[in-house]
Amino acid sequence: MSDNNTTIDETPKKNFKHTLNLPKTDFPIRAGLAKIEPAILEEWKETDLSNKISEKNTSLDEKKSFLLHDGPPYPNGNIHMGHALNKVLKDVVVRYRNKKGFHGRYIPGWDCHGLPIETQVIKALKKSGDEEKKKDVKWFRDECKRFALDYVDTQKDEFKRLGVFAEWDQPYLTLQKEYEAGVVRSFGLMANEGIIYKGRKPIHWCTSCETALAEAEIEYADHRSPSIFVKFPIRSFSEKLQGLFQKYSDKQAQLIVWTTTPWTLPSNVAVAAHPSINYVAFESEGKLYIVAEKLKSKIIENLEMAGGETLVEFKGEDIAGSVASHPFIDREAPVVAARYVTEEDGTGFVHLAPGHGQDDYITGLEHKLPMIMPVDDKGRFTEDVQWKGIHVFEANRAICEYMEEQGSLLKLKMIKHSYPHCWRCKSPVIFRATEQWFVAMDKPLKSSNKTLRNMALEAIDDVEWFPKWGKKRITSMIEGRPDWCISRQRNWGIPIPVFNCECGSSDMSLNVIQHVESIIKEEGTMAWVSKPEKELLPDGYVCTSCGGELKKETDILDVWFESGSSFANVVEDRLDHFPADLYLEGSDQHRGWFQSSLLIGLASKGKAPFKQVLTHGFLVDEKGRKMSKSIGNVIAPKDIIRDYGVDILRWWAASTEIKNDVGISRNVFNQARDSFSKVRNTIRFCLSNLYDFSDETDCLKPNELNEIDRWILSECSKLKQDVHNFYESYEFHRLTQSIHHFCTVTLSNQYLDIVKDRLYCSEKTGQDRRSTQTALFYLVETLIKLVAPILVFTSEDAYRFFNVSKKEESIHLSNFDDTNCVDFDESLSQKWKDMFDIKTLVYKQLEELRKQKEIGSFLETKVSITLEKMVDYSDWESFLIVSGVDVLKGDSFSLSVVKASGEKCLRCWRYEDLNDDLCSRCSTAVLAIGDEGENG
RNA sequence: GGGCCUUUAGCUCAGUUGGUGAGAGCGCACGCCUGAUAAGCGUGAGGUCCCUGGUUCAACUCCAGGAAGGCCCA
Repeated sequence: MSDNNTTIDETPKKNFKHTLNLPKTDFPIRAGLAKIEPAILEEWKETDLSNKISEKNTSLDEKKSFLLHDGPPYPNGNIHMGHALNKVLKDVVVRYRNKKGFHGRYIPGWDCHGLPIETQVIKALKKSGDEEKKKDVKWFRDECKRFALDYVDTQKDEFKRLGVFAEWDQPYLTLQKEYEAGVVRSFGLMANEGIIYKGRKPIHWCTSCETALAEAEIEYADHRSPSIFVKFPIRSFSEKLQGLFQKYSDKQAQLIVWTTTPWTLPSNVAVAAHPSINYVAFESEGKLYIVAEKLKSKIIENLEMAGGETLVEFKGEDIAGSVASHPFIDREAPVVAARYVTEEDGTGFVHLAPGHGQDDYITGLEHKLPMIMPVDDKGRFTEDVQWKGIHVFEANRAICEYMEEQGSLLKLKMIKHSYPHCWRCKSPVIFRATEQWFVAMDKPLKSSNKTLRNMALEAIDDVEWFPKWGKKRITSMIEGRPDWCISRQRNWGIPIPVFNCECGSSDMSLNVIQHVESIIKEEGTMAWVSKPEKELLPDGYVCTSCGGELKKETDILDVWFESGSSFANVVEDRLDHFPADLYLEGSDQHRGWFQSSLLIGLASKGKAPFKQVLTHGFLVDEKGRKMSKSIGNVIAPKDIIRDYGVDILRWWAASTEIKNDVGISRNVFNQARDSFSKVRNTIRFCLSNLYDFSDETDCLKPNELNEIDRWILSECSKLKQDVHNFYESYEFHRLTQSIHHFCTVTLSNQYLDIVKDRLYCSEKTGQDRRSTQTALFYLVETLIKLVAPILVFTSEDAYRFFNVSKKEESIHLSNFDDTNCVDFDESLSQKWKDMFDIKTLVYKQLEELRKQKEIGSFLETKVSITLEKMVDYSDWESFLIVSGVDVLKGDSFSLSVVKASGEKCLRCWRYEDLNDDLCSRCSTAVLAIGDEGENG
């Protein structure tokens, strides 16, 4: 000790800092995620950690394995936050299971076929002026393949950077031949159940390119169409209306229909009215006209009609069941109710041609209306119609003239309106029913004698849905969905493995499809494109109906059919673990992948392919609006990773309530960063006080621990239990809140603040300090492990600085402990809660002293507490972190606080009667250290 | 337009079968400490529980209607 540098004014102060056991660690205070994450990733790669994790629990039996089956994204661009959220959640689930001792494998997948890929490729071709190349199917498919594989690589790197442990070297790609074979197998099994059939359905059709168009290939542009009002004379009224119209039976009644596509009238089979809007019949020149009430005056004015007195009023649902006549064909047009009819425009009546419109089609299915479709590939009427050979747009005029002549046309006016056009040739497109392949929802399967719809509804009941309402959602979708149209008139996909004959029959016998499956398993679906029929069929196979030559189908399968069959190749063939334990995707997949997987699973295996389904919401901004380029509120994962780091992104993903939409903003990530830092710092503080502690030689037994240390370990056990429950129930946001709260309040504010004194000032190897270090040891081990599935880098980083005897190569190779050092003790917990309540009251009073500038540190005070009921505790000074406490028993609770007498101990800063600048405790401690530590 | 869902302090979330004045943490403000230091501690201020009706002795909680937002469908 030296007094040399003392100034005249200042009393010389001895320095006892070197006699303290101050915290020490090389675990840096700053996370430095941007730096450590890539380095740790590199090390994991070198040590092949991913495989070690996956093999860790391999030997376990089936019951101890857990399979999350990955829903495949489209490889058609960089990943966005939605992908990041999804993959992180999956990773958290799988890592948790692995640490739980389950064998959890995670095979990532990509949905490589389909329009999203084609679209990108066509865009690129357009740009380079090579669009014609698209016509070479083989070349085009290769181009699509290259494009998809490129982005598989890109996305794979992006996912890896997120710390996601998956079998990246063995992903499933829907364009792999084994995968394609699995899809064909599923199709074959379904065909064998007798639920695949050929039907007709209207689709967008370009009459100039003579091709089907997908929704994405439609552009809207102005188009001139005849806007016409047409009479549909009533043949008979529904029962409900008969009475109302009886006294006007001398007047011919007619519905007025408005349309802008006169050419669809030859295909008309019905008229639709909205069930709940009001309709009226009014008189004009001896005739009755029926229209929506709201539109009546507009129509009278528009059609320049005389009269117009309303004679009858009724609701739309009442007219359903009436029958009208087709305006110019001798055919009935029954009136049906349909909710899509509006009273904004037109007349409140819509003519129905199921072959020429989506709404019409659906309504047609509902009411079992016939589908008339007299239009050929070039858009010309067929011989079924008197305008045979005329293009439908040309025929508009002829049809109108014809109706004019025979008096059914009330009004014609040309109008300009927005109309769908072909994105390629820019000509207006039509809706036209074409032959398509379907999966029947309501036809009993051969094996179960149940319909797919019924099987699905039953299966939904056996699946566990997170959140619960997912069940309701998919149920109503299954209940209401029409047959599944599985064919697409595209090139980039898996062929529908069916052979057609000129005689009209199609062959989908199981053995033929299995034959095709084996070819595809060897050569991929390109074989279907490039090989002639005889090489695809079994030797000498011909049409079983007529003995004729079979032709391969050129339509491909809906991509939802492909991805929906993923379990066949991935879960069944590769993992032999059908059904999967969990599917985890965005909530839009209730209609998408969950549903297609469910239907195919049931139809081909008789079982749902998943036991649990977990969904998350979509990303929105701070104001709850969706992410969109036009609003400019899009946040890219790479920006977050650059500015915050992956672990903070992962902490955010885990700390948000994913059932609902997920709001993101800088604000939200700042908060994630702050709470992440608190957790990390708490871990750091624990580590830094264990620098001289060995769990092999210094650990105290539970019964040797001080009460406060037993208390914190009891609280820790509670936390552990809560966190495990939250992992199990997929409530990660509650989990992170619990951990954060524990770190902030229970540890930092309460426990650690108190315990610092004994860590620093008590005898280095004494019971007090070892007791607390024992607690810290278990605390930090628990925290690192609990947090490891989420904070994959930080936990690894911290683990390297954690002095533990049985150390795994990586935190991610360690399992959770099933045992607690100290079990949760309810009464101990309550006792300490009461004590902390008292502490809060004390501190409120101490804060008053501080406000009055009487004190700075609370160590400058002495407290007197009167309790009604004594608390069995002796160390109140260190508990309250003050320099003196009197606890008395009295009639009512009361407190008094005063400035402490005595002087500040230069070592522990408590105010006491000193002996040579030190309190008695510190004197003893310093003496114990002896000369060893004396160098200041 | 239909189905499902969401709406509690600036932010992230709790609020069990309706029952004493609505909770936590963060953030914020003010202060303390300088032996977790680009850290730590304390105190405090923040809410028409989306709105409107209804049921009830009593509603954030139940019912009806509406608004805003999201997913899916039309």
